[in-house]
Amino acid sequence: MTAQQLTDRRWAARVLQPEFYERPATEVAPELVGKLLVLDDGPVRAGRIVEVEAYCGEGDPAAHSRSGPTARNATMFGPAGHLYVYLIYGLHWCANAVCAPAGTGDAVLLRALEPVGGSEVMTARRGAGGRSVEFSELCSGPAKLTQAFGIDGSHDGADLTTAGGLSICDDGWSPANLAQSSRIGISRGTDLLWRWYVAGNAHVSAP
DNA sequence: TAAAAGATCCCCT
DNA sequence: GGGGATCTTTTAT
Repeated sequence: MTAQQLTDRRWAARVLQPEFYERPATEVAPELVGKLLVLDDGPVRAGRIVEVEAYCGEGDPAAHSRSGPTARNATMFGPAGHLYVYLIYGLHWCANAVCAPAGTGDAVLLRALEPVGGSEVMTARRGAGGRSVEFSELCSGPAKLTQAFGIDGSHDGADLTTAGGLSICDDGWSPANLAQSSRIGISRGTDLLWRWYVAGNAHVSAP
């Protein structure tokens, strides 16, 4: 997918549909690696998903949904194919794709992207405050990618399955070397290998 | 009612 | 390698 193809909106015909998301997060997560996150809201911004983690409803000790629906995690228990956005540590936003049938509480955390289009805008957003940011650091973490894209609480609940605004599409690319590990930054459920990433990719947050 | 932890990032030593 | 920023949710008195 080239920059020209992005502005031509050629990706719009390949937006992932609700059926893709209506499965357990552990099934959806590895398949989301390699897909494109697109924000068509002015200058198109796009990034290839290179790192994700699955969080699986009330049986997962590390999931926000582990104790049932609350005001914060309501979107997680809503229909699949929507975006769950939450504030972590009081200052960073994290974005997840909601999976499985409504009421389940499954979601896939987007942990890292490889910028494909709109990197100038990303650099400006990530560098707000006067610091310079390397290309490989633009989206190399869950809160970095939301800052680069300008995703915040106002995007909680956004529909990912229609073109325009935020969506995820399949441009046919798939990783040659998909790797798996335990999830990062959690203290419970560390035995579960529910993180998937492209081994060797410079934008992944950890090897 | 209070305290601590949390799916993080950045700057300092 | 360690701590601070900053606030919501959860768990403990």
